[in-house]
Amino acid sequence: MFCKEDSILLLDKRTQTLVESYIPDKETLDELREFFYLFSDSTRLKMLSALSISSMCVSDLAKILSLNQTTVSHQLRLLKNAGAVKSRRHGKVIFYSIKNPKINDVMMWGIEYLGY
Amino acid sequence: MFCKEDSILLLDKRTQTLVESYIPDKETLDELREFFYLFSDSTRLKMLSALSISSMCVSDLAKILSLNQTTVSHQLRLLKNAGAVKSRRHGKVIFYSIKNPKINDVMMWGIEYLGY
DNA sequence: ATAATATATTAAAAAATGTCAATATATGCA
DNA sequence: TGCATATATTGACATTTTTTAATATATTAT
Repeated sequence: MFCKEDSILLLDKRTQTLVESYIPDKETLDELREFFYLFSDSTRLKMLSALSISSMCVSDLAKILSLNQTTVSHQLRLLKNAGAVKSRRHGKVIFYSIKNPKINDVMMWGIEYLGY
Repeated sequence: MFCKEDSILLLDKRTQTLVESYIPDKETLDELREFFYLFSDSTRLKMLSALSISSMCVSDLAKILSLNQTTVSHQLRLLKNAGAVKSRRHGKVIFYSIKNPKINDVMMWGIEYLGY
């Protein structure tokens, strides 16, 4: 069974209140989730790594990373919707680049966390 | 169709080489992915938020966050396997706490990125 | 030993995600 | 206009992830 009286067990009331007040609200949690989600997939990490060095068009990105054009398009849309990258059109070609420079930092933090 | 000659289009060779050398290798990508994945789910974010304020037992965590005990157990195992949290037993009760203090920073980065 | 309780595990269902082929749209050029 | 090319979208499929109920394990107290 689960927890004697179905009530808090060991945490004192004061700490409980503190913890509760510290949990981000649903909206903030969703935004955080969406943010970290960007980095939770190898394909997107590769794409962001590449774009952090040089903006480039969809085809080049696909070629360099040995990815399907469709896959790249999908993930670019996702990254763009999330505000991580931006695009500019040049004729038939569309160039993508990192929109928020903080995005570059994030992977650095990740690398640093891993101890490299 | 996809890309005229199936070759790089617009990137000069030097940049291409630079980009290619900058893409983390598969192993690093996987570790990064696994790391950021921890923060890519609302439930885990809530749990990590709570634990960053106070270590607590499974039942308290479930209660405070209005989550199923089983769900909490599952995610705690995941977080533990990833090295994000640790546990110590006290009789029947098992206390979980943040293992690596850097974990606390990560959510701060996220919050900061969102502009709060 | 037995009962009660805290946590973990298993198995299954539900939901989300990533990829690809086919197709559509948009642009430039003959 | 019509063709070629670059990118986007749609729809289908497989895989992964998340959650839950049922059950097992571990510990304490009687």
